[in-house]
Amino acid sequence: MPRMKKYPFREIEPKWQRYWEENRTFRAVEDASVPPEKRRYVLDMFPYPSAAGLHVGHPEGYTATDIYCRYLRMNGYNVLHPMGFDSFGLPAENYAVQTGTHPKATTEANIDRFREQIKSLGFSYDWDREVSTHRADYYKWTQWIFLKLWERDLAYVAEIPMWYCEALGTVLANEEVIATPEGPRSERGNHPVERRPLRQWMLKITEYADRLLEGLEDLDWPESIKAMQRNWIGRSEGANVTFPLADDAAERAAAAGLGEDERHIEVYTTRPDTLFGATYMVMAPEHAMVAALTTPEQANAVRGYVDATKLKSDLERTELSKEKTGVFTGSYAINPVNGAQIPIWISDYILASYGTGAIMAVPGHDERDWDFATAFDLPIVKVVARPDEDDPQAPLAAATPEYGVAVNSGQFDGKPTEQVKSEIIDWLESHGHGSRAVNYKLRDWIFSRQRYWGEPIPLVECDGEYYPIPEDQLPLTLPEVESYKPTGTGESPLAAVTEWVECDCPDGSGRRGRRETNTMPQWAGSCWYYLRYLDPANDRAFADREKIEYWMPVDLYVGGAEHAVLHLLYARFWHKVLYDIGVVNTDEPFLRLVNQGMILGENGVKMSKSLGNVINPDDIVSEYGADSMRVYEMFMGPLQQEKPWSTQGLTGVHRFLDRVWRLTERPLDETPADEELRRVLHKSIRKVGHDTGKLAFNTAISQMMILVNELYKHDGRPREVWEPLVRMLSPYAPHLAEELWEMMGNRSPVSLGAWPEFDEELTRDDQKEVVLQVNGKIRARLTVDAGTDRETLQRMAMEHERIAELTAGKQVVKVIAVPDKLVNVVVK
RNA sequence: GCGAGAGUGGUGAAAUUGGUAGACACGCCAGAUUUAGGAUCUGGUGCCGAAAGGCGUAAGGGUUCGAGUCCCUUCUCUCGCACCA
Repeated sequence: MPRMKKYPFREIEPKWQRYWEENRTFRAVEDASVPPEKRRYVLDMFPYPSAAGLHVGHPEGYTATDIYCRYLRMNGYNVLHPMGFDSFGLPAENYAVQTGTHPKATTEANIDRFREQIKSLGFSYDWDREVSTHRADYYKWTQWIFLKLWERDLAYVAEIPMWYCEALGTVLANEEVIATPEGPRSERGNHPVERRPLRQWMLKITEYADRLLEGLEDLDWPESIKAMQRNWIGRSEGANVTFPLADDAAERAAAAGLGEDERHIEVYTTRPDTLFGATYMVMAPEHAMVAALTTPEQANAVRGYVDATKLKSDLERTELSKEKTGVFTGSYAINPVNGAQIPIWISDYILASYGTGAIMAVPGHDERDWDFATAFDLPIVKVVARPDEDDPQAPLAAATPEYGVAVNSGQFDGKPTEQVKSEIIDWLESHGHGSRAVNYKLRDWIFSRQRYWGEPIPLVECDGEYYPIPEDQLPLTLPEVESYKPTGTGESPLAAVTEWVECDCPDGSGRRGRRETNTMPQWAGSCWYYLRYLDPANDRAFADREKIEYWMPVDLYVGGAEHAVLHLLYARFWHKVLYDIGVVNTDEPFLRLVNQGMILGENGVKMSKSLGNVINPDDIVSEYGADSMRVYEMFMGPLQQEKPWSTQGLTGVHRFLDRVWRLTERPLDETPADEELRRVLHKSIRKVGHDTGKLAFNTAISQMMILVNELYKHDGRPREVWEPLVRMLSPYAPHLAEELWEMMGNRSPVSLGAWPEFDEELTRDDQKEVVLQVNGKIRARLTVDAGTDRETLQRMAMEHERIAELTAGKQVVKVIAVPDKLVNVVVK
């Protein structure tokens, strides 16, 4: 080995990891003497323990929060910083289907590996609080929360069309279905799939839509994430409008068994102001009234279209470039504002799940309706003119969705359409043709999975009614099954465990009942894990109220942007429900959210096995050490930014730590440091502290590098500089710092020590370089005493040889002097 | 199409309120040192130019004594949503 003395991270790192563990150095205790403003809850998104182990993206966020927590502790904060595992989920179940291995065995082996990998990076978690969502003492409370939702009528059963694959005998998620020329197929095996209505548990997240929207206002989250959530919730305001059926259509509906109050079509529109321009209607092919409204002549065409739609995936249906398709039902409706008879069509561009599943089409002022009307030669009426238009009746060349001035709209003509919008709603309401309405893109949450490896839903069905399993009988544990394979009926493998499914009805009536065999989705456990960390061993409540009060809400939550919508929306929803039933103290769980940017492969593209550019953290830790890994990942660039991995960059950081280590070859000396070194030190303490506090770790590290470089320029190793350096380094490279600290003769860990203080006086330079500009161009530089006043600076500039030369014979228009910065002489 | 964000050396990136662009690091070049080889140390390194000097923060325009930073226009890229009536 060529190197003279190598920084022995292989000995140091395990040594201190053992020390922290044995001494439970980072245990968080609810110490009442710490005032609330000195408490912080810093949370990482817990990982799914996959078989592949940790990848380099995990340590990025974890290192960031770890540095921040260590910094807070050194500044006198009581910090809660826990870690756990999101351990229910599909990969373990798929593996079980293939190999017969119990998902629990796979999962727990993976957890052990993850825990070991995480510990090898020296994070300051309070491991006494570790949770795993698949453990019965955890999911007992997931089930408990589900029952609270159920009690509040926020959980219900519905028949929902799900992708079902006959050959695989199982239900598939949208992303497991691919579009092929032969129709939708399963991603696995390429078998045909179809939509089948299946019984599902649903959660009424839509009931919380407005609060989820409003709650975003005060959160310190990235604007992009808030925008995504707003978009996902998709609130819009408009009106529901009732279109009566024309006479023969009404007769047809009556013949099909529809009551008098059902013989009309209700639509939702955000543009009631364009109602006079509605020249036809379109219903989703799945609309309940399609069959009743179809005339015999159109029956074949309609049936064919409806069947074809069933085979289309959502992706195909929403393909924008696609030509509009549709079929006329043969029936007509009446436009309530002008009595016009308008045809009723069906088309797959109308979604059954949004609004009422039917629309009034206004081709003049809606691009989609324009396309459809053009394709099928349907009439187009202009009802909105531009305010500046010379001829308001001039024909339209394309749909104009903008607001303007009403035309061809009876008594509303000439009015601004924004105003008409509200007036028409009033008119509709007073004439019984409609009412104001709000709609959301957000759908209720399909909460059941036809799978084994998830939380059992704690309900029993007796004679068609559901009864909750009493709280004192929770958890309802997963039974052992003989096979993890799908049942072939679309039910979960639990359905095959007769002795588990069949049970007494919890109502005590002595009737027999059947347990719910659907399980909860993976999101369930991650909806509330941050609460369980507060009190992980509690068997009387999900967490003690005082502990909730002590720590909540989460001050900082760090994780990947891939959870921007679903996890964060679901967790917020559950939290609000828990708030409503009075068991948590805040309306929102996560005050501040930061997304770490993805780490790309060395070639600048996403890491993936197939590209062969995956970096394994274990290799980095064994070759360069955990401290190098930590400092490098933070030095790469801003936390929030996407950035490519560079092994050469890593060696640069490793070299820096090595340089720190080699300073110990110099004897520690008690003599005061040079003035110059001391100034760099105090500036460094200020900058490193400031930057660490705002998560700007890259610049904090560069400042420590500057300090170390400065130290090398001087002789000796003054304690006055060395001690604060080791303290500052300790959140970043904690193993190295602990070792250096111990070498200085300290007995207690630097991790529990104090952050160094700086002397304001020493952070200010007494000399400043001032630039002299002529017309904004730098022409000379001067070193002056700090704080030299404007007049003096101006005089010095004008007297300067070079400036005098350049301004000679010219008229000086003005001289700007900024103390400690510059003098700008403006000449003509 | 809509929404959010970003464009700075060969590379990752710095740059309180508009006030010395490129800190720190990688790479590269030169040198030193060593039982030589992925170590360490010193110096150099935005571009053009021999130099003086000029030019430089995606492009163009504007405000200003002064713009990477503020305003307008355009282009490119990334991410998210995408027939939501």
